[in-house]
Amino acid sequence: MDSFFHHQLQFTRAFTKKINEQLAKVGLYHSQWSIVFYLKHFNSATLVEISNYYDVEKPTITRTVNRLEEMGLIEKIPSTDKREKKIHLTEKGMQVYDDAKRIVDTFEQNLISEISDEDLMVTLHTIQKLKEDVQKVR
Amino acid sequence: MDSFFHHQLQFTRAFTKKINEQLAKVGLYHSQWSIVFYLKHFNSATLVEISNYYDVEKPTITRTVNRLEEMGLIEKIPSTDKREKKIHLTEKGMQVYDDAKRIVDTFEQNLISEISDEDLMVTLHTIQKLKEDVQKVR
DNA sequence: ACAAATTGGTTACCTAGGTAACTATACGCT
DNA sequence: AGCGTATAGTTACCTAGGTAACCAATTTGT
Repeated sequence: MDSFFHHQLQFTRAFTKKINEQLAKVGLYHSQWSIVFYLKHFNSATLVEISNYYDVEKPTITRTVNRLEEMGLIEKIPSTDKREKKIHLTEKGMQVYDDAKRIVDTFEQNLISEISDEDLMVTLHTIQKLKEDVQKVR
Repeated sequence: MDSFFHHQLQFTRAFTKKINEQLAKVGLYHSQWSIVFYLKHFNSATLVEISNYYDVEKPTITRTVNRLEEMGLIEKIPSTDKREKKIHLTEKGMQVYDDAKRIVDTFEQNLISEISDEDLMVTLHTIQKLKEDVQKVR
């Protein structure tokens, strides 16, 4: 299949575009949301932990975290290891999480409900395998 | 499945990262390659045609096409409709296409060969459906 | 025929990914 | 103890996506 990866890219672009539209209601972008999500579920984290979890390079995380700090959604507190900074949600960050969670859940649920469980499982499995394989390249 | 879209995004990021590494051998980025690919197969095109084909906004195409012009891979020729510019590959662009095509083909073939035809079909179909559904949102 | 609407393309500016190179701190080993 | 190495984070700069607003040329409608 020639166009397989073409369709993959098309879909993820369309997906992030639309979810950004939805998240605009609470003033978030998708990448900001993903960090807020991580902090809520793991309570607190360093930049490197977030970077490893999402497999996104450190400078990208630095930038987005700084933006979230400007927005008053997170705080950085110095650690005993003076190199690292523990990041955690502020009260405002918690509130935004709740609103954003509802938006993202209904958006994703809408999409997923149109696909059979069977197809969803096969697709998820395939994508996971492709991701492992692609990271092995070279 | 909670993490379904998470894995989608992870995969496409890993994919473009690796294909960018591969294409670096011929001095191209993936988005540049996709335009070179289009021009080779459709011979000549306007910005709007490319924009519609890839569902990418016009300013993004403008920028990448300008970069390709600087690299000497494409030329813009004025059309009878004085608003539009026909874009086509130069001789150098044709050569780069051949080299890049080989790189991309073997890269994609490597990945796809690890997946059964059955799973590939289900996945492609699912992604296509999701793409249609996501564009209907709102 | 001409005013209004549409279309092709650009500019300015935003988020979001990447690499390369750097600083400062911590760790390990001899 | 001290030197070398590894790690956390940042800075600078690249590509790549997006929106909003605009210009100029074309098309449409009355």
